[in-house]
Order: sequence, then structure tokens, then C-alpha cells
Amino acid sequence: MTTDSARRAPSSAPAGSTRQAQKQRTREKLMDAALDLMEAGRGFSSLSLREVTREAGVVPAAFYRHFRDLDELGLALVEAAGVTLRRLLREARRQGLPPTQVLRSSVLIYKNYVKQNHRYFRFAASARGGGSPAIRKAIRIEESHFANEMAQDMRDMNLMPRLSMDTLSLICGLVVTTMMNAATDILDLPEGQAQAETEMTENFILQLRLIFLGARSWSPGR
Amino acid sequence: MTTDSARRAPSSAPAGSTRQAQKQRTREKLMDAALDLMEAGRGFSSLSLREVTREAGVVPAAFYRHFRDLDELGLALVEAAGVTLRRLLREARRQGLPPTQVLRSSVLIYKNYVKQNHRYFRFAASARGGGSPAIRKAIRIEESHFANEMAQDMRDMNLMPRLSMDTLSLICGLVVTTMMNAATDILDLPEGQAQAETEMTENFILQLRLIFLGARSWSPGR
DNA sequence: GACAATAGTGAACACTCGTTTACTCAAAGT
DNA sequence: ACTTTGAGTAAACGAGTGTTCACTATTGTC
Repeated sequence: MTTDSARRAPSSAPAGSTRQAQKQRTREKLMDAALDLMEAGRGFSSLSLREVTREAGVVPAAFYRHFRDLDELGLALVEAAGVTLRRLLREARRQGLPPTQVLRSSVLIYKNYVKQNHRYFRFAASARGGGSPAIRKAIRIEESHFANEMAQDMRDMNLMPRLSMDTLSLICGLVVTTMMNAATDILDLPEGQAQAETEMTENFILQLRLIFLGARSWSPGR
Repeated sequence: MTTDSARRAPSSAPAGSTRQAQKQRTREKLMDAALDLMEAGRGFSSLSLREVTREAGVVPAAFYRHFRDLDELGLALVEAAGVTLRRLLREARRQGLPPTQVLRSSVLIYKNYVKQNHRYFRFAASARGGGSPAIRKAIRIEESHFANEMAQDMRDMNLMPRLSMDTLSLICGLVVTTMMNAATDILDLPEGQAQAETEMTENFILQLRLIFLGARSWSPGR
């Protein structure tokens, strides 16, 4: 009887919102739920549809309004993770390289970035090898896009101008692999073990240095 | 009534065998069953206990005579995969390095080895990121053991004598990561696409060359 | 040759699973 | 103001899940 309009909405719309906006919100709730469930260390392929909907606070049947099956949700997560990854590259591009200790500071930035967006990295790490073939392929494609973009950036910044674009892509491919591998190391770091952390970080830096050292003495004509 | 003794064994013992030998055989049947189920591209973490026992031709309850749960079976598989991996190293050690084109021929040998033992590599690739924390950790340990062994071999063969053991381990760690990554590429190769295969192989060779080029110009004192 | 140990069986349990169906009821379209 | 649309609900289904228990029958031991 009051003018309170929120009372009249027991189920779906929680507040002012267009229809498709609300749908989008539920879609994101489902994706978030999947990411949340993986935070305990479980792999994406061990999640169940009902679990995800339960975590999202939605009835199982509602799932089908958004995805055909878990695989399709996984593909959506791959895309979201890809966007997250590109954002890293874009930020690095915008602020330019720090004058000294380029490698070390890049690694530190990356480490923080992985920790901040650990949900996406955890998903990627778990589905990269363990997911369905479709998801694996999507991740692989996303990675190579990222590597190519990175190579293009290096060309634009006139780093290693002697090297062909193909060679730059090769190098970046190796860098990306190393980065993804380091990401899983970062995520599995035991809490509060400062020593293990710096050790891992130092190792990561040295690996990248090794790669770029190789790049520097790479003969351009193969 | 006949002297045929095989007739009298409808369930357990199929032929002449000691008790623990038969148990060992069933244990291997379970592990093989898990590997078989993964050949379709499924990840280890999506297998169910009943599926595995069904594939092994054994009743579900029998599983518990061998493993506490699937995780424990996974750990046994990690160990078996580790043995397989070491065998590669041992063979390479025994026959020594081919005089020319060391890298290229090593890669070809490795490629064949991965294809021959694809079941273990598929398992490792799927459980490396997607498995339970315990399994992931076990794989990580196995990999670093392998890298250290490889580094020790390089020292023994007097390759890169300028470099410290720590540096060699670092290099080999990167090599192992690259190898594992290449293994999943090899396994996902579409059948009969010769061009994609040589392309992937060439890329793999170049990545390793890049690493060793970096190693050659690595300054020993850090 | 009787006895204990145990690898594998078969049935049952209490769940969880993915999917389908008919439904409600607020938003969007007219 | 009405009708249409469709996101989310509630309930049910059949199938598959992990685990338990009492059991059978063969191997190894005294």
C-alpha cells in the first residue's frame, strides 16, 4: 500500500534497470560464480552447472537463458580473460618504459597485475591444458594474439629494430609462455613466505633476461 | 572336472601369478583406464571413479583396495610420467649427441617421444594446471627434478663449462617449460596436416635456439 | 590340510547431476 | 490500456555419483 516500489519486486528486477541490463547482470553473476568456485584451487573442468547456479544465487534452469552449457560459459571467460590481458599491455604502452631496470620493474608490475586479477589467471591456467578442446584452442588463440600485439609494440617502440616481425613474434611467443608459467607460480605461492616469493621473482627475471639476451645476439637473416 | 585350472577362476586370478603380482596388475589396469579415458581430450579432473573402474573392468568398490581416491591415482600417474620423462633423458645420455644439427635432431627425437608416450604427456598437460593442488605440486616438483638432471648432464658433457650449476638449472628450467608447452602443441596437432606440423616444429627449434643463444652470451658473474 | 588374510564382488545408500516442462510476473511494444 | 515477450522459478525425471557393507573364493601360512 505504501509507495515503496522495491517491495513489489520479490524475484527478478532488484532496482531500476532495463531488461537487457538485468540479463547482462545475471550473466556476469554466473561468470563470477564460476571464477569464485575456482578460487579454492579447483579446475574449471571440475565445476558443475548446478554448483555455478547455486553460487550465483539462481535456479539451475536459468542458466540456459545465458549459455548452452558450461563450455560456452568457459569461452566467455576466455574472452574476458583476454580483455584483462590486453589491458595490461595497454597500460604498459601508455606509461612507457621506465628508464632503468626495465625488466625488473616490468616483472614487478606483472606480478601485481596477476595477483590483482588472479581469478582470470587461475582460470586460464586451469583451462589451458585441462579444459575441453574448444576452450583450449580459444586460449591458445588468445595467447598468440597477445604475443603478436606485444611484438607490434616492440616494433613501434623501435626496440630491436634489426629483427623482422616474424622473429619478434617468435620471441614474444616465448615470453608469453614464460609469463603464463610464472603466473601459475605466482598464484601457487604460499601465503606470507616472503623468501619463496623473491626467489621465484628473481628466477622469473633471469629467465626473461636470458631470452632477451638471446634476442640481442640473434642474427637477423636467421 | 578337467584339469583345466583356468576354468576355476571366474573372477580374480586369470592365470599363474603370485598374489601381489595380480594386485599390481589390477592397479596398472586402473591407471591405464584413466589414461585411456583422457585420450579423447578430456582432462583428468573430469574423470569419475566409477568411469575409471568401468573402463578397467572392475567393480567400483575394488578401487579402494588400491587408492584412497582419484587424487591418489593421479599422484601415481605423476610418478609414472616422471619415470617416462627420465627415460628420455637417459636414452639421450646413452647415445650421446649427434655431431651436427644437435638442436634439430633433439627436437625431432623429442617429438617422436611425445607421440609415442602421448598418454602420459596428455595427462601431465591436463593436470599441470587443472588438477588438485597436490597433483599440481607433484608435477611441478617432477619438472624441476627433470630440469636439474638435465643441467647436471650438461655439466657432465662439458657443455657451457663457463656457467655455474645454478645458471644451468635456470636455463634448463626454461627449456623444460618450453618443452612441456611444445608437447601440448604436438598433441593437439590436427591429423595429417603436415604443414602445420613442420611449422610448429620449426617454431619450437627456433625458440630453443633463442634460449641457447642467450646462454652463450650469458656473463658468468651474473 | 585347516586357517587366516585379502583382492574383487554385488547390492544398497543417500546424493548430485543435467535437462525438460509448465509457470509467473515485470518490462517492452503496441 | 492491452498484449506480447522472456528472464527467472519450482518441480520433477532418470541417470550417474562416491562410499559402505557383507560376501565369496583364492592365495599364502602354520
